Amino acid sequence: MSTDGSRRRDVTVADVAKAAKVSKAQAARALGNYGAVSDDVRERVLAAAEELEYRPNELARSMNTGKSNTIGVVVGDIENPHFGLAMRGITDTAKKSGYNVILINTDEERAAEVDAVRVLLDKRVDGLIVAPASSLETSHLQQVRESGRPLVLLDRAATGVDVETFAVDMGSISYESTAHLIEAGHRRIAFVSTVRTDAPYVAGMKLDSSQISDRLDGIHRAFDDAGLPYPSDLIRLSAGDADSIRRITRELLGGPDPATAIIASDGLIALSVVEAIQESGLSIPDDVSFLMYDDFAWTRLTTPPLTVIAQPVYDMGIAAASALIRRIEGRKSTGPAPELVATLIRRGSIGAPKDAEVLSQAGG
Amino acid sequence: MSTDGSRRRDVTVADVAKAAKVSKAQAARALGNYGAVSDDVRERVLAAAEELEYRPNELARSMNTGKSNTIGVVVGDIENPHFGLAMRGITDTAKKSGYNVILINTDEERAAEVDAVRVLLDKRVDGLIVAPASSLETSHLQQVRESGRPLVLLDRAATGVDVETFAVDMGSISYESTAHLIEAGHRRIAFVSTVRTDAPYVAGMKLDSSQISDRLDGIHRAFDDAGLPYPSDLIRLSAGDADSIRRITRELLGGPDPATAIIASDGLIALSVVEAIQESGLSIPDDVSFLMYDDFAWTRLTTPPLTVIAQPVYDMGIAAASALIRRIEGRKSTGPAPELVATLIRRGSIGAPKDAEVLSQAGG
DNA sequence: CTTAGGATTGAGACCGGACTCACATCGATT
DNA sequence: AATCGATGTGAGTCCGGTCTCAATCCTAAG
Repeated sequence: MSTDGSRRRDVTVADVAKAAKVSKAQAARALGNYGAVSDDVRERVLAAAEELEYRPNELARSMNTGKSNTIGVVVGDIENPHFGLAMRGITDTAKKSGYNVILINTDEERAAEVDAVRVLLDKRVDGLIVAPASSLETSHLQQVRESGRPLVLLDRAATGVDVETFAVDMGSISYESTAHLIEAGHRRIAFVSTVRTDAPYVAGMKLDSSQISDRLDGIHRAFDDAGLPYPSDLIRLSAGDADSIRRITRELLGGPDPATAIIASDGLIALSVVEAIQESGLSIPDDVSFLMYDDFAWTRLTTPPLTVIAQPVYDMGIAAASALIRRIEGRKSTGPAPELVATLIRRGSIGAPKDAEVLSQAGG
Repeated sequence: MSTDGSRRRDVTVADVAKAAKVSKAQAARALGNYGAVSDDVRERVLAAAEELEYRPNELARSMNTGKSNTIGVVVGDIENPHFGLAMRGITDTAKKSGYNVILINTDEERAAEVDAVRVLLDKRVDGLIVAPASSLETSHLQQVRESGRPLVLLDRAATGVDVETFAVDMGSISYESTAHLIEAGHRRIAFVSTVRTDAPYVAGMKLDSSQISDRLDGIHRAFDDAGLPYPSDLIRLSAGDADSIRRITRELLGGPDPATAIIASDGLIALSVVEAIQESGLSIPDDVSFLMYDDFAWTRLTTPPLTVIAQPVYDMGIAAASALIRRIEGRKSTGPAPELVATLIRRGSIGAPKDAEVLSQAGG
């Protein structure tokens, strides 16, 4: 073996220069491919570099170019396929432009996010993509702006921070899908989300997640437009972990005036909700209708396949990364931002509510 | 606004030192919390730092400590929840020890992996976690070893590279579950995987993925031990994309001597296989039995719930990251490596094969 | 045969911290 | 009072590159 396990001192430009019998400056130029270098020198330097297995130290390079070719990504939960897919869009795009990605998971904790942002800034990333845990407490994001480092938001907006945000228009898709449910006869439509809130839900309250606020607004508007009262007792936030979600689902379906349709705010929640529905011995859509956000492949596999609100998550990742990189490189937008629209994919989990059938039977 | 959008020059120790009227060295000591500093100086420096909003440049710090507090992670597909979960284990563990994670996705391309490893080495990460796309072509991993930088493998082993590998023993779980299928009466057991191969499968051939090799070995052994012939025509590798997998599934289930059970090599493959089965109008487990690797939550939601081979993916991530960090910090292992065992979770997707029923009816 | 002007080249500054080293300072020791 | 060890302190080097600047080398124009 030519090497042992211990870390050997790295080969530097100086070493290469010495071996090629040229100055450090010339070696650096040949290696870095800048400035004027004669063919003779270039050849010798490159040969020496090859021979010594020279590898540039990107840290040193970054330090005086001020560019690290790295972007920082801060998400709430990489385990969630939603972010996994967005991440894929980001890394694919970053790689294409020669950037690397540092990923930090915050577990949706604002404190962790504040920390993450600071660490990334300290590491001198060239720009940041953040899916803010809170749309309200955004001072740390404002600080990023003030540091002058490019920032772009994913999934959720941040009030008071003037940056590009890549997310679908939740209000309109929520309106549309709620209208769809109302049209199917539903009046008792529940909404389950894990956004943490201090107090139980009351209409119009400010929420940490702009996404959820927008969705609730959409639901609200759909009810208003249909001239119907808004069943805000069925809005269940702070749903917590899987067990808690199952319990909430049972509550929603039990009681004197149960929900006839449930909207799950994301794929993870959906799993627990559907599970609880099945455990209760109820069937979709005969006993309860079901609608969820995010179109994961497995939603086609259940019986019945689930009606979902599909978001172009991968494209959102691409758009966010592209915009960020464009900004880092000081280029102007080459055109309008790509439209990121959510679509309602009707499969089999929405039907008429049970009481409606009873009514129509009674009526007929 | 106190600041405009342009990148302002960063505040350095020198600036802080000047403001605190001490030498750069003293300021650095107070800030870096090392060496001897009088209370008076420390206070003044800290106050000045606060006032100027000083933030250390981690790049500069890394450069002369030789530590970046960063680990590189190279995986094939972060979109795959398997890796998403492992990633979660890695980032959680890294954060706890003060490390950050640079993630590179290779799309299971070896060339991209070679590149990824080189980039990370150039960025002077303190260590690497790699899920090798190929267990056979491993020279780039060998180079990591030779560079002296700590390396740890996830999910797949690499022949010829002597490093810790964190993966479950695929051979034994594959044996166990195949035996289970055989016992249920199955003889025509298909195995579908996306590992790329140059030639169609023949028993004992070397595969890029040690995981898949081990699984096939397990299947083989189970058949041997049962004194049965090994249906290697049902081993379908290089399965490709979703469409291709669906086509393969149809092939497997059509023809004169169809498979009576299908094993899907991972969650993504499983989706397409199950979909194809459903499209064919066949039902699980009456017409075909089904078994898959990875226990995702949605597998409990299908009808019937799917029998799976659960791997402790999150724990694998934790174990890999812990071991790597231990190695980076030169500490000895504090005990035996945690056991990473896969388990067969029997739910409802395995039944008796159809022809067996026919036979027994005919016999009875 | 000069000589202007571009191509090459090397010395050395610099990026922003960490760290060495020589030089105070100061209370405690004998 | 002289000595000693333990702090404190600042000047300056170093990490490994990039980049400026002045000096040197050519080559073709005058």
